[in-house]
Amino acid sequence: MNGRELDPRKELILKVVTDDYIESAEPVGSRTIARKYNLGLSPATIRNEMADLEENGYLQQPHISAGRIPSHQGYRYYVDSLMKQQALNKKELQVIQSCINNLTMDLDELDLLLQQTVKVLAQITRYPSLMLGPKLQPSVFTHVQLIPLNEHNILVLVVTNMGVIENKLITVDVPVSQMDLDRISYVLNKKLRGKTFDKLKTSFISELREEMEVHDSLFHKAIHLLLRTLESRDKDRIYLDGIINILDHPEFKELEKFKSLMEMMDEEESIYRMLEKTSGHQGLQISIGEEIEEEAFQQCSVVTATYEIGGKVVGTIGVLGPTRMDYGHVVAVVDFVSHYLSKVLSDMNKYN
Amino acid sequence: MNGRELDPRKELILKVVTDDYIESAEPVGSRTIARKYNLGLSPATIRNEMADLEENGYLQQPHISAGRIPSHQGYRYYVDSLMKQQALNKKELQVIQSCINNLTMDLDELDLLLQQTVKVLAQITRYPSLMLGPKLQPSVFTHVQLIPLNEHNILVLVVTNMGVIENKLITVDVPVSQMDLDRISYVLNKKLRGKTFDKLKTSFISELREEMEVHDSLFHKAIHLLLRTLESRDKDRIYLDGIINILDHPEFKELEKFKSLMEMMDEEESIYRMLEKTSGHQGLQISIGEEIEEEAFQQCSVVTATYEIGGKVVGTIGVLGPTRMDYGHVVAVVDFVSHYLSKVLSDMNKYN
DNA sequence: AATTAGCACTCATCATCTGAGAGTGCTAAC
DNA sequence: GTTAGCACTCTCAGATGATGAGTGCTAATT
Repeated sequence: MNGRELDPRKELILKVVTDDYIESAEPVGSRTIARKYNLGLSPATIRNEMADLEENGYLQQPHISAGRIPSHQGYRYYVDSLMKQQALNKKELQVIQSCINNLTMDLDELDLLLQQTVKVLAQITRYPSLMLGPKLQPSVFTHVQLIPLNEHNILVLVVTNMGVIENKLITVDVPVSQMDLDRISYVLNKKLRGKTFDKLKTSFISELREEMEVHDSLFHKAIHLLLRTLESRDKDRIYLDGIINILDHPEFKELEKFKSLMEMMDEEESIYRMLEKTSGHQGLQISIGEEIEEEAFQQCSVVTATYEIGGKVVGTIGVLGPTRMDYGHVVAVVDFVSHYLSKVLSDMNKYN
Repeated sequence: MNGRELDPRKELILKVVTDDYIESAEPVGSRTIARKYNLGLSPATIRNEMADLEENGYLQQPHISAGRIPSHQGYRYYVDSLMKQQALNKKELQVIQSCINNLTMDLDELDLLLQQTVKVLAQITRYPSLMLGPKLQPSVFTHVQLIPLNEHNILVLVVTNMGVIENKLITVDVPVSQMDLDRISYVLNKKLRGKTFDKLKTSFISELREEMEVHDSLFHKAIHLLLRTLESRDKDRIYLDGIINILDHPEFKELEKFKSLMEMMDEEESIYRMLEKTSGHQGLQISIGEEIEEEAFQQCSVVTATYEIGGKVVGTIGVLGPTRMDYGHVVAVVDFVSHYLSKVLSDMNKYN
């Protein structure tokens, strides 16, 4: 509400209050500040400043005779202007890199890679971690395979350079010969191989659709499946890890709070909404308290960052915590992980 | 410890105490029993009987002036001899059936089917639910496919009548021609198609292994992969759902208890141990308190049942709760779900 | 004019105390 | 063998009061 800048001393005090509250989870009083961070100011002066900060909406008091804690507006100011990004130490870097790298790189282990990524994110930050994506658009279509299982069932496999992405059963009324299947596979592969999915979506498919009219119904179905795949796969794929970590923080000592959070986390839809909102903006983003729209996350903040394949944003990673979360550290970790993941994925994408 | 049977009246009282405690979560006193379940006995008589039951180890007192609660031994006696299995009502039956059935039966949705199954199990019982499996042994090998991705990478797909089960990347030093791939695919498919995996394991593979010696290294690798697949897939595949349900029960109102439980649930290994122990015995099984060996489950019970494909045990489902869980209901649900799941899976297995 | 010391006041927290209530075991009567 | 009666134990919930951290305000100090 109050957009104007704060004078340096007020900034200092807001920063100190926030830092201390983040660390201790206790409202912080003027005395504590004076003692702990010798700023060359007496408690009384600090009190006056804090009173001003409260009046302007940056701090608040849980009750009249308690210390101050930052308001959402205070946190916002803190993360925008005051926070010191806390460099990762070597051990952390090493753990992250080895977790995200240390894979046999088998195609079907993309999933494992992503799982590992959120796991390590949760492990390092000690907060619940989330991940969305990745979208397929920048992947390169490699192969479609039609496999006859029996007379009436055909298995359609779509393979990309990032791994098998879809396998669906198609039921046909009339038996189809192996030759027919081969012919269709051949046509599809010839037309599509080597194209990225976003190109497919915009141009080639419509081209194919026209040809399709003249072909038989199996062909029809295969194309249809392909189309559906392109659209559907973006939506799913939510990864979660480290939810219990939230219990380490006193704001969730009341079971009810925790429970409603858990229930929210169980609904893929709401997580999707939360993360997806950010995927427009590229890069790192912090949402504090009511800036997240979900009801149960009112007392939480989320630090999200997009990640990319070959320069295209394909997904989001995020860390969820109480508003009183260790922004400095989390931001550094999320930033690093998102970039590192982008690099690893982009390499995979080129390599294959 | 005390193996001999209880006389009918003691049985009655043990049953009433257990039933009431399961419902109320409060220690139950003689007065309550006399008032609530008019057994034609005075509180004093009931007290005497309860004193006996306590002496024999079936009941215990949380503190001296509280009512009684069942000991583990008491629960054991209860589930073995006293418990009334509580028939499922129509709505429950319907929900279960529709959840497990209501699928398009696409091959790759086996996973979804299993997920749905634990979900509905958790939903109906209101306890956390687990699932292990299914093992692949009774599945029928349908197809192996070698797909060239580029010069040095070949994708190997193994398809069964239950769906694609493995796709792995093989890296070769020397480029392999399409013709070679076709030849190898042809041989493998010819040899293996239509055989169940347990047969493969015991006989055909060794046969192939001999032939293999004379063939090239790609062939070698493909077979090797197949073998590894057969062994590895049994182990993974743990499904969980409804963990939060445990919070509805007062024994977990202390966060620490819940937390240690959660941590245990996060370790696949311990869940695996817990469920796998039962997979020897066919059918339904109840483990109470320290009968489960895991540390954190001391205050819990598990009701498990095996499920089958074509008469062969392939996996386990289970429901976890406090020792004070509603055995009557849970047993009925687990029993039904295990049988129904067996039926659905067996049908799938035949059908394809 | 800004800073600080001093003081009265507020409020949460914690330990202690109290009474009520539920339940027991024992004894004696039925 | 069963039950009524009673003294006793122990938990739980609420009340009380001391403690201490923290504030706002005023007046003195720099």
